[in-house]
Amino acid sequence: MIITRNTVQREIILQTVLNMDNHPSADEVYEKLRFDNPSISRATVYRNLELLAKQGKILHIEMPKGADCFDFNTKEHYHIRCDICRKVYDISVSKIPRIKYDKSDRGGCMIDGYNISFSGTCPNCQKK
Amino acid sequence: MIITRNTVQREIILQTVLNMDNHPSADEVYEKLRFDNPSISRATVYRNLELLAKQGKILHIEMPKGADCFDFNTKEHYHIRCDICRKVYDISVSKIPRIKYDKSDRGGCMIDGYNISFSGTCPNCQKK
DNA sequence: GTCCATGCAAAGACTTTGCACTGGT
DNA sequence: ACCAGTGCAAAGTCTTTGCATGGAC
Repeated sequence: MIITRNTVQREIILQTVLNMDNHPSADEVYEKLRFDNPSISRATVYRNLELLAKQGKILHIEMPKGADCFDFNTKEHYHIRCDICRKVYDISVSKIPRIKYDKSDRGGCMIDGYNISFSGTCPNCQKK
Repeated sequence: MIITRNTVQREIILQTVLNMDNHPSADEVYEKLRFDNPSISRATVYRNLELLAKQGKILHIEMPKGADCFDFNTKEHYHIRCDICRKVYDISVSKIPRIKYDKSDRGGCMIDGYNISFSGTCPNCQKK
């Protein structure tokens, strides 16, 4: 268990993510909450997003190309990054079977988990 | 088809990757070839690695956390990034079934492909 | 001669960190 | 009072880009 104090900043950051439905990057969260809370610093946003994700309150999405982003939806689902605009979207692929693997790989690595991410073109960028 | 000229730089960069078996990042390729070819610039290395990957001569590995890296082995295989040292290793997971998806997702995205990447701890970092 | 490619340095995108101060407990 | 958390700015990591020059064809 991680010992944390309740700070207003942390709560504001959490609520901001919970109210964004577009997989915001840390910077996008920062820009959003800055309007009403100009004194919260970018570093605090980065630090708290990481913490909140560790606590399981939000989802930390890590994908190749472009910034990490965050999701209020913590249920398992899959994402696609648009090759044009780099934004991240939910994707509705019919059930993906769990990949089986030995925790200790023949190469000597200890495997913790894996990540599946899609790439393609989002609706907006298709129009262009 | 991409029109390209044959430059010594490009050939040196290709040969350097083909002679490295550790999934080097662009910077690691640069540092390696710099020893014998101090006049080749970092930008040229980045540009050519991308081009060579597009031509299918090497594999461009894109994973969350840390630099992209490159692989002389262009056959399909899977990679793991060590959470400690951030290095990338091959992994020998028994056959992973191909994921089925519709090219056009319900959300409106056009899906080009997907990527599976593992995370864990490499042999070296386990010792510590 | 054309124009792709290079070298260089600067800028850019994203994130982390050091440090003094603040505020939750 | 203690120390986790904050704000700020600087630094760090990885990569791209603008531009003048160079070299493949």
